[in-house]
Amino acid sequence: MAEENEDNASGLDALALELTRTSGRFARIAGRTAGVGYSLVAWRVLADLEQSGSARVSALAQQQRVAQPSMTGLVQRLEHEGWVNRSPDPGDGRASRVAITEQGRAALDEYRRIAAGRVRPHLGELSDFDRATLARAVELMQQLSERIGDPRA
Amino acid sequence: MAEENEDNASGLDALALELTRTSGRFARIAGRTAGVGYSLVAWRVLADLEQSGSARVSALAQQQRVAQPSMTGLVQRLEHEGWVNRSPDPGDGRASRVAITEQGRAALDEYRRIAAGRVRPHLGELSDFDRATLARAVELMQQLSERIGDPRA
DNA sequence: CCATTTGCATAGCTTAGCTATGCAAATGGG
DNA sequence: CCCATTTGCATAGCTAAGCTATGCAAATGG
Repeated sequence: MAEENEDNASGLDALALELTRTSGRFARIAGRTAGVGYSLVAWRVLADLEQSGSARVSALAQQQRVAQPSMTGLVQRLEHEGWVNRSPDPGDGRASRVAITEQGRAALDEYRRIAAGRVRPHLGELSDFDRATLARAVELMQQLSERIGDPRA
Repeated sequence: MAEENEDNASGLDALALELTRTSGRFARIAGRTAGVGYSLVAWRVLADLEQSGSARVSALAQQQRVAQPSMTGLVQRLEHEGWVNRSPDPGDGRASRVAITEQGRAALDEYRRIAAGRVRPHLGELSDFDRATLARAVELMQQLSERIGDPRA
C-alpha cells in the first residue's frame, strides 16, 4: 500500500474506497456479531448520556447525524429496555429530556466488556507500532467523519 | 492516545472500543450519507462478482459473513435492480450461480466514483504520513476482521 | 431404494434508517 | 392580547438489512 500514496488521485480514490469498505466490515463484525443486539448508534447515545447527564431528542439526533424520527424511535426502544427515561423539560413544555438509567449504565458497561473482549485479544497480538497506527487512525477517522457531510466542507 | 498503548489491558480495551465505534461511524457517514442507497455488503458482493465472474448464494453469504437467507434477500434486491442475474448451476440442480450484469458493473463504477469523491478531498488534505497511517490501518482492520469470529481464533 | 444431507427460498421477526405529516407548545409581530 | 409562525417531538408508512426457523427439491450414500 505504501507505494501508491505519493502521486495521483487514483491512490486517494483507492484509499477512500478501502477505508470505507474496511471500516464498515470491521464495525459490523466487531460490533454486531454474537448478538450484542443494538446498533453502534444506540451505544453512542448511551455513552453520550452517561457523560452529559441528559439531552433532548433533537440534540441527540444532531450529534449522531441521524434524522429526528430515527432518534425518536431509538429512544423509544431504549426506553422500552429500561435503559433511558424521559422527563418533561422544565421551561419548555414541548421538549423532553432523555436521561440514562442505572440499568442503562449497567448495559453500557456490559456492552463495553463484550465488545472490547472480542477485539482485545487480537489487538494484543499486534506490535506496539501497529497499535499506535490504529490509535492514530481512529483520530483521523473521527476528523474525517466530522468533515464529510459538514456544510462547511 | 499515544500515552496509553504500552502497559495494561485498559489501553487495549479503550482502543478496541474506539476502533469499533469510530469505524462504524465513519462507515455510516462515508458510505451511506447522500443516499447511495445500498449497504456496503451489497457493493462488496458486486465487487466480488466483478472479479470472480459468478458465485453461489451460500458462498457469497460465507464470504460476507452473513446468514444465507440474508444473502438470498440481498441477491433478490440486486436482481430486481438488474445488477445481477441468476442461472442454473450446470451439474447441480439445487444451486444457482449469481453473476454481475453490465448494469451492475456500471452501478458499481458509479458507486465507487461517488464514495471516493466524498472522501477523497478530505484525504487530500492530510499529510503523506497520515495517509500512510490510514492505509496501514486498513490492512490491520482487514486482518482483525478475519480473525474476529473465526472458529480458529 | 430410501434416508440423509445440501442449497436455496420463504415466513416472520427486529433494528435502523428515511420522508412526510400532524400536533402542541413557544415565540413574536401587529 | 391575539393570531401566525416556528419549534420539538411523535406518528405513519416506507425500504433495507440482518436474524432464526422451517420447507422443499435435488444430490448423495448406505
